[in-house]
Amino acid sequence: MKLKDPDKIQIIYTATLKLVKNNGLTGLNMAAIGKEAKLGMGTVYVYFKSKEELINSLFKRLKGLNTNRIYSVIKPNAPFKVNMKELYDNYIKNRIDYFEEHFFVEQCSNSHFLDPESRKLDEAAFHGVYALLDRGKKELLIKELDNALITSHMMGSANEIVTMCMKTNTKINKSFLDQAFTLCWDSIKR
Amino acid sequence: MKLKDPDKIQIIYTATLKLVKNNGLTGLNMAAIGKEAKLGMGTVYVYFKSKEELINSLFKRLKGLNTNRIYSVIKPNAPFKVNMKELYDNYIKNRIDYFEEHFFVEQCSNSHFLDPESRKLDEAAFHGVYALLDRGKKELLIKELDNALITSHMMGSANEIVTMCMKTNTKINKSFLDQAFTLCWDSIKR
DNA sequence: TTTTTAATGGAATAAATATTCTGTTATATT
DNA sequence: AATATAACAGAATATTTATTCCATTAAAAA
Repeated sequence: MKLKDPDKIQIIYTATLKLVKNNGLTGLNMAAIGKEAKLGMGTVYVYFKSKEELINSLFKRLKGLNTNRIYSVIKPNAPFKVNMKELYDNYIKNRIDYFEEHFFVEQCSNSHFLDPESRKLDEAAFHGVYALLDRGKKELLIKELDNALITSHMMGSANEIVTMCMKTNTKINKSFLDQAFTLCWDSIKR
Repeated sequence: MKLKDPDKIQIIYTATLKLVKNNGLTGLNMAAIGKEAKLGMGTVYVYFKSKEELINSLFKRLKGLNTNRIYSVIKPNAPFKVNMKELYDNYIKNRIDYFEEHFFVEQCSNSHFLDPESRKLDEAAFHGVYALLDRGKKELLIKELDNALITSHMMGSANEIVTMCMKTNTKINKSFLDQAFTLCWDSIKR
């Protein structure tokens, strides 16, 4: 008998991400996925039992990968500002390097496709950041503001800056990154 | 003969906005719009010749209304910081009061539904803000940074803060609004 | 008041799209 | 090498969803 090709799932995922990037989640259909992945429809259904399962499966995978990639740079021992800068740079880098992935996740979050399990993943992940911010407050380095407010402010800013740069084809170099971080730092520093 | 009911278009728009808020643009279909608007399918097609036309028509209408509502508070004669604060407060207020509308516009922007004409509207609208920022630089009140960077930073922050407040059911009062603006002001002030 | 015309509702149809089915092929296992 | 099993492609089918059609109704015009 023939075994499942361990690469096929990733091939299907990659095709899906590309299609959603180009046409949005509203434009996604199974025939297009098959064609983009150079697979027959039947093959796609060997690996995923439905369109919904495919979307949720990819969503969960990306959520896990992204959370890990982004927040693993938090180091409780590094100086606070240094750690914030590293976290910020890493966050922006990830948003750019995995643009398709983040776009897909956001599209899914606002769609009717997600099952309850996928929806739960949307919540947590901030604990590490909140702990870091608490340390900054204790060390009297940043303002005494609600963590959710600070986090929304910084992440919202970062996301929009990346989106703008992608739209205008602006390459993000070190100097630009420093300027962007300084905006955020100046806003929260004591 | 019977004349078209001038209210029907708005009724259909309202139904569409509610449905998209609840199920996302991916979950929108014409039967649901008819049902939500308490109209037969045929009636919907009297006012719009297709689903695509309905979506684009609503998108264009909202773009116009929103741009006007948000940026009309820019007053070249008011002191710079006062004007920035007024613009910020007004922006946040609009994002909250017209949450469904903004959500719909964003969903459309990332979909395959928009025609070229709709897509163009996505661009301009910032001229007034850019002029205001230029004045702030000339008066040496804010940093010499790219307008697109400043705008992305402030609008991204504001959008995400509103989204967070909606998700967590946080009521935005004056004190909260002042805190949020201070974050932005401290980030750009000289 | 009568006539005429277009709106209206909802069933019927068309079109798009997801899913299943079938014959074929590749490859693990014997 | 032979066999069995499951992957594979793509056509066939089912399902969903957009659109049209038609009988009825409302109201403007005569």
